[in-house]
Amino acid sequence: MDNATQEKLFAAAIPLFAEKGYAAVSIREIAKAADVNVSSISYYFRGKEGLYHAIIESHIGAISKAISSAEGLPPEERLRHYAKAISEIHTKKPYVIRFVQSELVNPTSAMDKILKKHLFSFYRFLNKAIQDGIDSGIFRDDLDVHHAALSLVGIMNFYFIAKPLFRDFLDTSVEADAAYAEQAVNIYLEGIRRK
Amino acid sequence: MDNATQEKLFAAAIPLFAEKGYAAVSIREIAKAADVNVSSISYYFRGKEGLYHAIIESHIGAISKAISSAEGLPPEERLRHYAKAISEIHTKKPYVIRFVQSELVNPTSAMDKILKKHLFSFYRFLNKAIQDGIDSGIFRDDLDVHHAALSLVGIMNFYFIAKPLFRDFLDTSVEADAAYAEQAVNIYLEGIRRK
DNA sequence: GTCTATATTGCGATAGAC
DNA sequence: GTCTATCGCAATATAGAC
Repeated sequence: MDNATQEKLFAAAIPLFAEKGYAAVSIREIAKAADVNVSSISYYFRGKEGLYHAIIESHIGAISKAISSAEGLPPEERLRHYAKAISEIHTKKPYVIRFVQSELVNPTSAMDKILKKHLFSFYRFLNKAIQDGIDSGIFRDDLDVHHAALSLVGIMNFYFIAKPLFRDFLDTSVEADAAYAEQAVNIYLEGIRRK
Repeated sequence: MDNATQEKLFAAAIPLFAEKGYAAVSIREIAKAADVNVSSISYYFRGKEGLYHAIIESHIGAISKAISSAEGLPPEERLRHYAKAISEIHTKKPYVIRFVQSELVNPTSAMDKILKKHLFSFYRFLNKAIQDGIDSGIFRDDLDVHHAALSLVGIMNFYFIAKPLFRDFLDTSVEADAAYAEQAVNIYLEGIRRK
């Protein structure tokens, strides 16, 4: 992306789409926030959907990159690495969780075209880590692996979705986020550990 | 609600709003699905927003009712009761999680007007149960209570959001849902238990 | 209570001037 | 590459006939 107008559009659209959802944002609104002409959205991104897809793509790619570096670690470390990566992603790309959750709850064309394959890949990553942990005797062997994988995703991410609503009750610093992730993964690992 | 047209509108709008989100659904679409005239939405619900608010109200009320019956139980039972209630709610009102999550991620006026007070009340319920458990020595005393409360919500609910996407890998029966809730609450309680 | 017809507004997209 | 102007359409809402 080597054009100033294009970058302004991209940057301005992120919080709008993330906070209101695809359908609730108009291209006029985006153009105004970016302080550029409306028609430049079509010019640079071939329309509203193209702009949205470009944003989704860049955000989900960041997660994929972060997780891939955990391959090869022992099972528990792999899950701890996942937890740490998630927490870091949330500070680096604070809107990523809203895009993913928004597409999970109210899917648009971006789910099938862009997100699905990434999410399946994350799911396989977690399934494998948990299964490896069971096979090597460190996790309980009566676990439903699929369920356990979704439990980890849930425990790691909900805090970051709910944070804005509970901001009066929570410390919203970066350190607090890291502390959340640390406690959450500890609860989870203690809960699935073979005794 | 004592009118057939009104009930048809209400019933038809639930899956539409739940699956696509408030902004992405048009009143024409709802009227068509309900097989009634468009203008009856204004007649019975004073417009699209009124219909949406009526639906949100009925769904969140169901959760409040289910949780309230846990008051007075010992801490761990209170949390198990919460988990069981959540899982039962998901089978009885399969769209409730989508409404709540949709409002958390992309809030509309319903968040401030209807949902917020309920969600704060659930949050207080969980905080108190966890704090009581710490005070009575059954949960670890180094827990961050606020974080632990959000962890429980996350681990209990994400499965029900993700289920449609992962339907090829999961057993989607009612029994499987109950089994999920059981395993999830066990992981969580084992993870926060004082050793 | 239900319908048609319509008022009004805002949407996404683009042609064409500069 | 940026702008204005406008097209065509779909949105919500409602007045008024039945």
